Amino acid sequence: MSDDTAKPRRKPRADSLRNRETLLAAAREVFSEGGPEASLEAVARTAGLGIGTLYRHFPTREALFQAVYLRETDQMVALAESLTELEPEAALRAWMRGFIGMVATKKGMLAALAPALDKDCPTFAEAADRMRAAAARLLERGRQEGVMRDDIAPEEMMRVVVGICYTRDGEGWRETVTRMLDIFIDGLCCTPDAAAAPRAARR
Amino acid sequence: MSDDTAKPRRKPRADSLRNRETLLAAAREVFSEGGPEASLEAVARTAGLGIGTLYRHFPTREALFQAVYLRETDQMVALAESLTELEPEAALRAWMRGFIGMVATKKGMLAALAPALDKDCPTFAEAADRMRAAAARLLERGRQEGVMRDDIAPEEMMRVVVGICYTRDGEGWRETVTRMLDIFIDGLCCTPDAAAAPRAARR
DNA sequence: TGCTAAACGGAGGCATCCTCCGTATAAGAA
DNA sequence: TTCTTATACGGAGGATGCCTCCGTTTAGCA
Repeated sequence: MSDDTAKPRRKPRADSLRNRETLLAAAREVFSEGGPEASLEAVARTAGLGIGTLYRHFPTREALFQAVYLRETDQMVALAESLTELEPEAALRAWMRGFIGMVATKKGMLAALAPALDKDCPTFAEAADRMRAAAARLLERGRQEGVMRDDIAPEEMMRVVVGICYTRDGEGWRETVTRMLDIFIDGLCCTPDAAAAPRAARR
Repeated sequence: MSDDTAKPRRKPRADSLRNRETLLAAAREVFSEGGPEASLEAVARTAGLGIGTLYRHFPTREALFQAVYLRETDQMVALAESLTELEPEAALRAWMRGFIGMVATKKGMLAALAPALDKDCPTFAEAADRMRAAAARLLERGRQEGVMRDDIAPEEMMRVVVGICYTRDGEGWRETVTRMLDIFIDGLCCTPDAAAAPRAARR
């Protein structure tokens, strides 16, 4: 596909870019208020733009989500890279705590992330891929040092994290979710003796 | 509250009970077809009843869910009780496999179960309680035999199961979910040496 | 300055949610 | 059986949201 030649004949219009940013800001505000179910018309209203404009920039609700939370995934990647000093297991725990912290403030994030983990949508593809790569690196280090089992794929791990975080409600959700993820990591990190015969293999 | 005295002055009308059943059957059909997002009007249509009738019997979508999937929780309780022959850890694994099997067919079940786990809604209260009690019994046995950690509440465990099951999509979801839950159980069952110093405590 | 591709905006068609209230009917009394 | 009335039924209707389509506006470019 030599679509390099299919360059935009014109510079993108200034109002278009401006409106895109306005919409993103509005979406961030509305979603963090009303959750991921919030009305798209409300987003357009908040942005002071027409609903048609919103749909042209973001054809689906998902596309909007993903655009809104795109930078958040970069934060996760950056966090993962900053943890290389720690032992693999400690790094993994720290990473998950970071994730929990992000989820704590951005309500819509999970809704954006869940579908982005396996579906191939243009907006999110590379970001999701970077995130998966970051997770893979954390896992790989643990494996090489023999402290983490190898029968789990990075995207599977991410799914578990997302899934467990879904259960966030009530007062102490954060403490609970942290503890549940810690238990999961316990299972993920084979103890020296269990390494020989992983417990799950026992049926 | 002496509301025992506030007995219904009349026997409930026969058509009311009949319609309730009709609605439940229709809901079961529609939800298993169109997932938990399916239209309530479609349910009423399928039942051949007015939308108003549906809303009188089930004021919210959640109430309908819960009524539809009420008996499913009883199945889970029964399964748990049938597993007392097994070792605690094996019983827990078997129970979760049973749960996965149920989720595999009933699409709407998770949507019904998630809110039912802590909220106190009249319809589900006792069923949810029985289920929690069943989980508690499984955990307790493991603790008494010293093979399961004690820093997790039964409802917390159920939440993890539900959360991990949320990630069911794509081809091999069932295999993945099973493996993820197995890893979680690995973490839940302290190995003999780890029992002295649970790994999570290491921070 | 004028041309034109690109973007805007919102009306409108459709679906769903949920409420409200006039009508119908089953349960119990006479 | 007949009458009374509490109870349930049904669906119209107002509100809202989704998404599309197209006439109007405007920014880039020559």
